[in-house]
Parts: sequence; C-alpha cells; structure tokens
Amino acid sequence: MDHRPDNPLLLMVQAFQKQGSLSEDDLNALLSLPAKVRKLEPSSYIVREGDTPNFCCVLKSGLAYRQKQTSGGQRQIVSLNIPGDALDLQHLFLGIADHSVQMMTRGEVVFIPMRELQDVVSHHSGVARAVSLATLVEASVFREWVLNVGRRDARSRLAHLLCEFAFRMRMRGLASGPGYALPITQEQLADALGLTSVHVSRMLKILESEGLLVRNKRNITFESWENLREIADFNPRYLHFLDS
Amino acid sequence: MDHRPDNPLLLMVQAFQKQGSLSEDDLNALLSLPAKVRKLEPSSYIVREGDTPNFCCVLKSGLAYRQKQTSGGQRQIVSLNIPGDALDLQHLFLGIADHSVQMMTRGEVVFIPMRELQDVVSHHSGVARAVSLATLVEASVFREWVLNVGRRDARSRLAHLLCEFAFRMRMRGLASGPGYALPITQEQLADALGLTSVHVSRMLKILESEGLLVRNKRNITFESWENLREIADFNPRYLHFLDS
DNA sequence: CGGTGCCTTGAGTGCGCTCAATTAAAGTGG
DNA sequence: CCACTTTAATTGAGCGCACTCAAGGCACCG
Repeated sequence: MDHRPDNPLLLMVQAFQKQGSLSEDDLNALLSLPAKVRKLEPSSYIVREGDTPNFCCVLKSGLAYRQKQTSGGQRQIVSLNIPGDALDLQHLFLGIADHSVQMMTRGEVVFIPMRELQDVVSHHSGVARAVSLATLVEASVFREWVLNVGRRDARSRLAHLLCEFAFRMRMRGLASGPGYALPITQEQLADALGLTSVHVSRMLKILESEGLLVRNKRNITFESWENLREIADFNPRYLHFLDS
Repeated sequence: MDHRPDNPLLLMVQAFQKQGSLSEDDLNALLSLPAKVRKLEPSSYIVREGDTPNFCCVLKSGLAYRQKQTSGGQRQIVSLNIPGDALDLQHLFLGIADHSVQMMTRGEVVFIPMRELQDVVSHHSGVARAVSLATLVEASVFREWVLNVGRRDARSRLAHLLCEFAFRMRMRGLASGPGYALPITQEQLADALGLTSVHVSRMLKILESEGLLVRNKRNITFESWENLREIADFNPRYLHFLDS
C-alpha cells in the first residue's frame, strides 16, 4: 500500500474516485502497481500506430495528444490529454495500436506493465468498473469531437476546444483562475480542429477582438466564460462529470 | 440455456465470439438473458439524449444510427449500426445519455433490462471482456471518424464510409457479393459525413462516373473494391477484426 | 548576432455551401 | 389501379468560409 502524496498514479486514482467508488482494496491494488516514471521531451512518441504495447501509461505532468494520419500525411489529433489521464487503456484489450500517442509538451509519463494492470483489473471489479467508465467517457468525448469537426464553424469549433480544455483541467483540480496556460502551437490546435494553422490564428484574433479572451504569449484568460460557452455551444454533459 | 438459432441475441454473441473467447458458461449466461424484441419504424427513437435508460439494446435487423446536435439544430450522425451491434453499451456505466439512438430503417431491436446485463457482466469475466472489447473497438471507429471528417475531402470521405460499411457487413457475415443495399438517404449520409445532401449527391455521381461503383435505386455495387479502397484511404486496422 | 520556430497578415483561389427549380420515386387513399 | 401527396434525388447558379502560397515580424536561444 502506497498512499504517499507523490505516488505517480495518485492523480489518476483521484480522477477515478471522482467518477465512482473505489473500495479500499481497489485503491491499494492500484497504488501498489509497479510503475516506472519517465521524463519525456515534446513530440516524443509514447506509442506508435502499429505497435503492440506491453505497457499502459498515465500522464503525470505535461500534455500529450493522440493522432492519426491519412495516407497523404494529413494529421488529425483525436485527443488531448491532461495530467491524470490514462493514455492507452485500449491496449488492455486491443492488440495493435490504431493511432499514435505523443507528448505535446515536456512532461512525465508513468509506465505500468500491461500484465500487472490486467491482473488488477480482472481481480478487482471496482477497478474494472473505473476503467470501463474512463474508456466510455473517452468515447463520449470522441463523439463530441465528431460533432465539433463535422458541424461547427471554425470560430465555434475553436471556442469549443478551449472550453473543453478549461473544463477538464478544472474537473481535475489543475486550474482555478479565469485563465490557463495553453502550451500548444497553433498548428497542433489546427490539427485537433481539422483546420489550418493560418485560420486558427485568424480565429483566435477574432475571439480576442470580441472580448471573449485575452492572450499573453501562450496564456489564455477567459474574459467572459458565459459568452464563450455560448458561442462554443459547449455543454459539459458529454464529459459525464458526476452523473453516476 | 438457449441455443436456438432464433435467439434474438445470437448475432451479437457470434460477433463477440469472433473477437475473443467466450466460455461455455459466458455464452449460456448471455443467451439466457431476458430479452424483449420490438419491431420499430424508421426514425423512431430508441434512446433520447438526456434519458437515463434502464435497458441495453441490440440491433437484430435493420439499421440504426446515433446522433448529436448543435444547439443550432445541426445534426451529426456519429455512428452507423448494423445487425448484431449493441446500441448503447455505454449506459451500463454512464447514467445520462449524451446522444440519441434512432432507427434508420424499419427493423427489430432487442431490449435487455440493464440490471440483468450488469449482473451477467460482473459475474462473468469473459462477458466483461467482450463488452470492453466492443466498446473499445467502437471508440476506435470514432477516432477514425474524427480523422475522416476532419482531414479527408468529400470524395474520399464518402468512399471511406462506404468501405467501412461494406467491410463491417462482411465481418459479420451479412453481405457476400460485390454489392450491398444501402438503405440510407443522402441526407443521412451527409449528416454522417459533415456534408450537405446536395454535395453527397454530386460526389456519388462522381464516384459512379469514375467507374468505382454502380447505383441502382439504393443498391450499391462496387465495381473496383481495390480502387475505391485506395481513394477512400481505407485501412481496416481500426476495426480490430481479429487482432486479439 | 544570426538562426530557428512560431505567429501574423495579405492576396487570391476553390471546395463545399445555399437557394431554388425540376425530376424521380415511394407511399396513400379512393 | 390510378390520382394525389410526400419524400428523395438531381442539377444549376452564385456565394463564402476556409484554404494555399508567400512575405514579414517577433521571440527565444545558441
């Protein structure tokens, strides 16, 4: 049992606990998992499409993303990940990675041997439940992204991503004030939105000129969360925060 | 135990078995679930966004889809479902529905009381595994859709959807020849692709004029699967068919 | 101090949209 | 079975959102 506040899996476990109940036993099993922490540089790969990973990993600090590419090399970021997120739970049951996982910024990743995690999952129904819940919420976010990319114009689409990011950071207790750092290049933002970086630049300028946010280097401050939420058409229901 | 060939859950169970191993015990538990079959008309709702369903359902015949809408009423179809698909496994763990499930065509749906299914899942690890696998494959499809809608042009995007549909039908043994019925309106196709029905009509015409497919009412025949696959940039890896 | 990466801005283009009219097909009821 | 209604598909004309290409600015870093 390892409840030390610096346990590398603590953030993930806290995230699990916010969503559902873990027994004392589940909790200990998770926190006792053998875990190796590695510091990684921006854009280093954690999983490559085509791999069959023998580990699962959890983001401890920094930001990561998952991406797919067309055969023509067009990139689409399909997920942004913040500290506490499990980065590849799918490999517990799926063999071959269908997409790549990469660091967005410098940060730390916790690697857990697949076998050990599988054991814990199969012997602790509370953990199994938490893992299922996490993957289902993730799937819900994918659906919202399909809607976002498919049906919202560039301005709303960008605003939606900003709202989602802020909301998730707050859900996890990683942001408090009206602003947050967004250490993402506009090109990455564009790849997450199905846009070009040029257009993202223009849209950010527009949002700023509308008084919805203020930029300072890569820090973003929301000037009017309600107005931004409105034009983003952001409804956090799909994040399933506490709907048991 | 109910192995009769007309068991309404047979198709789903067969789909599970193709992906992984179910023990005799798992199998019997699934096939013995109380299940109520209902015939439904096109566009009737199975789940509405905001509901908290107390059942899980499986498509027995016909086609269904899942959709989300922007506050402005723009519709995005996020998933097409074929016979044997579970339509709302997410509600096993998530309370409030974040999207709607609707019939595309006339068809039959099997309703399973949530409680009973939860019991089977928690007492049969093979079933739990199969359910996890199914939801993870589903999530993988969502990711591919984000890529499809975000980064492919209209022609490839449409071709990709056609390829995916054909491939999945074949995976499940529901199509054999070079063609298949596609009982979907062009407007629904458009809503699945983030396009307008007008443009879908034009793209279908182009694909036909390129000799890639032939249309006859709503039947589509592939004239050149390889060429269509190429311009669709379709790689079935993301469907995780038999990669254990 | 030059190099490099990222962002910004302008000018011009084009893919997919809107609006609208027409045709074709599928139901529906007498 | 045929007249009528409704729904779906096609086609044209024109527009606009987001793209491409390219130049220039700014910040960070060796």
